[in-house]
Amino acid sequence: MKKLTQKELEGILRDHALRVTEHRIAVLKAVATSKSALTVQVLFDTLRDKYMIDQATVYRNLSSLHEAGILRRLDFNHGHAHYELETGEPSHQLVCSKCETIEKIEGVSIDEIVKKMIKKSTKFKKTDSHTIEIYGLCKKCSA
Amino acid sequence: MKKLTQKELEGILRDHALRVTEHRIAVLKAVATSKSALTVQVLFDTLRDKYMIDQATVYRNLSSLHEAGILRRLDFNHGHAHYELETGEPSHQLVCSKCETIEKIEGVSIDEIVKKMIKKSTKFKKTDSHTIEIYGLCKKCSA
DNA sequence: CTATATATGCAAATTATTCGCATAAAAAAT
DNA sequence: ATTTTTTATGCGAATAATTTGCATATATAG
Repeated sequence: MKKLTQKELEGILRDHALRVTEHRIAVLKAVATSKSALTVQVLFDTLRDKYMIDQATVYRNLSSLHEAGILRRLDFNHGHAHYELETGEPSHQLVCSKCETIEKIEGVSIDEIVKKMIKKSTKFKKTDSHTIEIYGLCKKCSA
Repeated sequence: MKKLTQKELEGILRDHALRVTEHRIAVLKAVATSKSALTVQVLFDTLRDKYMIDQATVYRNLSSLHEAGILRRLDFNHGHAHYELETGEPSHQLVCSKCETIEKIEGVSIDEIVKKMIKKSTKFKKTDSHTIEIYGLCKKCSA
């Protein structure tokens, strides 16, 4: 979704104490510029045309980027993870219960709700990111 | 979370056109009476003491119960599914990003937000269930 | 420019989950 | 109540997603 220059991409990695490698940059760039969350498979298929890259490397980079807080990992009930750029903003997804259609909705605030939840919690004092996952049937599947 | 009699458990299955078997009842009962969402592993370990039950059977029953709309499946970023009773009410979970601690919070409405999201959607007209997953660090992990 | 830590490829290992098949048990039909 | 038909189960093998060990290559620190 975001267009980032090579310099900016490198800066992001350096700011998080991650080494700048061609592959890590490529993974970050691909996820950052995608308009919807990506699966490992899609990412791998995209990258292997352009780079000589191993699937394990893709996984390792996704993990390091996620651990650094640069990427957000989303697990719908599809059996495999999706990744998107961690914007700091909450992420709201509509997820088809039947096929794997997902749609991201932006500009809806749930801050109030999060606050209420934290207030009720006995185990958490504050949190970083949140996701609303709404399951239903997309047009195709409901037809 | 809910205490259900044998009759009620059987009724739930019959109402959803599912056969009443000892194992399916056992799976449903275990999930229904647990205060937090269960993983397959925990469920299996619990049940295999009391019943001669295979792991495949646990998976198959969880699937059939989920497909029937009796159980809700939750996928946090832990690499394995969790199941809880589908109450019809939305499910709000606080999830630790580090360990696997989860905490369910009840009595917080997000209906307004869901409505807004559906309104903005181009692919979905209505949905059935929704989950808010809020990621953060639980007390233990933030210490 | 050398030393040290980290990244990568490759293959093998793990983990979560599913599937095929023969048998057992449940619901339907007689 | 007994037979027929359908679905469930155990067991082992198969898949799919993800991780790991190890030798080598590359990035950053000194």
